[in-house]
Amino acid sequence: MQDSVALADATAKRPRGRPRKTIDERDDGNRRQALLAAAARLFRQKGFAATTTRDIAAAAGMQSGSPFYHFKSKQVLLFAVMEEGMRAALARQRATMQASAHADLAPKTQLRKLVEAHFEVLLGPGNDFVPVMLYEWRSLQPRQRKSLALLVAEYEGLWVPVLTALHASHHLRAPVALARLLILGALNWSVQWFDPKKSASVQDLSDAAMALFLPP
Amino acid sequence: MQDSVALADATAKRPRGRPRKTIDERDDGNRRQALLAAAARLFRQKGFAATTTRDIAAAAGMQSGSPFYHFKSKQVLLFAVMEEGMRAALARQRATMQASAHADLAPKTQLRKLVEAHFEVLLGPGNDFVPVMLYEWRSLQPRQRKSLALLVAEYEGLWVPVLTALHASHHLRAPVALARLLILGALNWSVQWFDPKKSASVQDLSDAAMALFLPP
DNA sequence: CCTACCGATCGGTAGG
DNA sequence: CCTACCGATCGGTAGG
Repeated sequence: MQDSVALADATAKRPRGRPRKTIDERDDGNRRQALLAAAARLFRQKGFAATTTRDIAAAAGMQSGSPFYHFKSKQVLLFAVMEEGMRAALARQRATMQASAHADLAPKTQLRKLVEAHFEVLLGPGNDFVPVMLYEWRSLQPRQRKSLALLVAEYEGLWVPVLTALHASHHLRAPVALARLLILGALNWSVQWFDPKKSASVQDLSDAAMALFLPP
Repeated sequence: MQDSVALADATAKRPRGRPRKTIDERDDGNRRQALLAAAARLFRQKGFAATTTRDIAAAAGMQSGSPFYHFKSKQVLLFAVMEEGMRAALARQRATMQASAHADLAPKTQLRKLVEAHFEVLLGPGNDFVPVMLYEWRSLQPRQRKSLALLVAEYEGLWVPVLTALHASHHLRAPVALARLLILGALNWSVQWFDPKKSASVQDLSDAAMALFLPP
């Protein structure tokens, strides 16, 4: 019975039949993650409706029916992509803010950190998850939208204290609520035109954004 | 071309496409325009791929096969929607700039006019054509994309002299090319969150944008 | 512009 | 996770 440790060939062991909740987490997560990554890339490139589950399966090296072993529907897969993107973005931005607080950075510098991290989340290599969320919001079902909106509100909430401080010190003249929407819009739009093969780097973009939004 | 200033009604004169068809232009343009408007609304609301030609036909009060009497394919209909949107936007913005030049307005005021007109084009009632272009660019065929890119470049070109002047006078600190992308991004993103039923008006948005981008 | 229709594709499932 | 398959839908067309 010591063969419960038999992990030499992890691919050999595969829970037959019942899709219970207690599946080999390591292996299943592997394939599931491959599907998520493939879906994110394709959803971003062609859009949700124009991407077939067959496309996604093929990109993950599976047969056409297999994605449905991991996700109940295409719709659920879309949601999973977005949720994964938002959780990662949120974790990253929280870490950024904590570091800022520890270093006691000025609000201006804090904003710079937020902007930089935001650009990274949007434009970094393989970061297709958040862009999918930005451009497929309308493809969600109302219930999914409501659920994700909580994460989005949390993410945007991280910007508010910084913007409020900058507004109080007259560095930011627009009302905070509209400033937040306009600033995030300026950044989010970059996924439409940013080309990593061309010159501008995330640093350049952050410089330009800061110069645009804040006086010297 | 000076009479094209009367652009509020872009539906009037229509020298489009193949001049071989000698159908009653007025009536044909009528139905064709109904299809364009319905398609614009649905493409914006649900996306190109998720909208069926049957949806569009029904919204225009037609039977399922009838759109193909006016447009060779769904793809061509998409292009027609975007082209119509860009031509109207371009005409409007050109008129704005001519008025600015006549009144000898300061660059700052000129930018304000551009921003205002841009918001109107995006957020005005029934203005679904340009938003479709902004969010369905990836649904175009390469050839269509190339053709529309000319109009887009022309539109964005109108902003350059104004931004360059503001940069020269140190009112705009970011490099002009990036500033243009970031500013238009901030404005374009408004189609995602703007709600005409809520408080902020196009005037409020324009005020906030100007306050954000330019020092007092 | 309508009626009637077709071929292809797609999301999803049964059963192993 | 694969094989084999189904029902529904969709873009588009022929002919009037």
